[in-house]
Amino acid sequence: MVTTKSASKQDTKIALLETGMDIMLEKGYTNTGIQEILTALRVPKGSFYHYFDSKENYAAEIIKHYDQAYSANLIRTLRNPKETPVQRLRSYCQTSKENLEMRQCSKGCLIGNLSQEMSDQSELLRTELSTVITKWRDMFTSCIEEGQSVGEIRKSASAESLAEFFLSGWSGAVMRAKTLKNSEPMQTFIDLMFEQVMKP
Amino acid sequence: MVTTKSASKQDTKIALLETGMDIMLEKGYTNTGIQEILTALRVPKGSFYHYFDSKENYAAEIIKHYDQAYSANLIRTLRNPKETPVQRLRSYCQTSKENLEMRQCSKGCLIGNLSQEMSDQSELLRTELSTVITKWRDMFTSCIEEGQSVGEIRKSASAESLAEFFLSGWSGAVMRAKTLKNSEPMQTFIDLMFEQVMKP
DNA sequence: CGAATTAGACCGACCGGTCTATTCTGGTTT
DNA sequence: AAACCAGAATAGACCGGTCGGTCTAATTCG
Repeated sequence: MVTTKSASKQDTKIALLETGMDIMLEKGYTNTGIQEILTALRVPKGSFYHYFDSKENYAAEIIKHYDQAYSANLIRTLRNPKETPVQRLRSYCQTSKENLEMRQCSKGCLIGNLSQEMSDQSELLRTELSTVITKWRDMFTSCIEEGQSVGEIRKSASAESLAEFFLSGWSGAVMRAKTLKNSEPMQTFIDLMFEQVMKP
Repeated sequence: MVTTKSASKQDTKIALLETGMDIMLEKGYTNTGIQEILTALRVPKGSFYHYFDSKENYAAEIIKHYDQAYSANLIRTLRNPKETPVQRLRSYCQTSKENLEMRQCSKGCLIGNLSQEMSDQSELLRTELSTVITKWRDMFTSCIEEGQSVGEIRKSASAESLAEFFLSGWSGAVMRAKTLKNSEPMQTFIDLMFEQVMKP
């Protein structure tokens, strides 16, 4: 048999999650149709409902899948031993900004997008999003704590507060950049955040 | 004739805008159906398409309508002669926060919601949203400028930058509050923004 | 009267989800 | 090694409902 091409079973589920992630990142939850994902992957509907109970559950799994990839990158960035804590935070901002610019300020972050769209529509998705938001914030808190302990970040505010403030500002800046089609809000955030807020 | 009750013609259009505004604030653009608005108001479809060309145009008019009301309130708040500039900014935050808490942190702001949902989907809506965002930011810039000139706000950053930073942070905090179902991100924003960023 | 507005049946497209039938696949039995 | 079989996975026709939008006719009003 020369047919080594056949992807093993569970690959279909992962393909569904990954393609759905991409499309939902661009078009949101409501505006994404299941058939559209199925057509793109040439997967029949029977397969979809074999792997997922409903569109809502599917989206919940997409959120978890997105978090897995994002968290891994966050750990790499925010615990990079070759940089100081503040440098790591700056790297995170710089990289995200460049990514957004590469896509002409479209898409942004799936968690932010779904948060706005779905928090009032689905308690299940709101809970999932809430978990991810808290998890990410804790990673930033650790990095900021480390920055405080090496005297690189002011101690007049708690690491938790600074992390919450940082992420509010950053996600708001991304949202505004998407609408203004201009990354200037992100640059303004970077400038003020590091020069006026973080500095001891 | 005792029939003074009959609402004069154009009232139907305004009623459509206002009800559509409420429903879209809660459910977003895609998830709001025209029929649903029509049923709520007991208005036939013919009337809707008499006043509006399409759902997209309708939403654009809703955005303008929302801006009218919001801007009027913003002027009242940010130019209140009985308060100092910083007090006015604080009032804005405090009032918004209380409103959100009253609704159990649901809904948020129509401009922010539609920005996330529609910026990549409709160039028309993106442009409308962009205009409103810029307009509001300029109002905050003026207030901050005034604060700087009376020595109440630091001058080490431009009023424009501070306004952009302020609004990024605030809209991000609202978004996070909606998902976490907790207004703590907003309070954290207020605390750090005024204590660490604004202070000269 | 003529224009503005109301009225709602109707359109094709698409929605999320169901259902039955078929095919594939790995392990068991001889 | 061949035969078999149960469960996993694929396949897609089909369902009722809703979507945004059109159309014609009736009504209202200056």
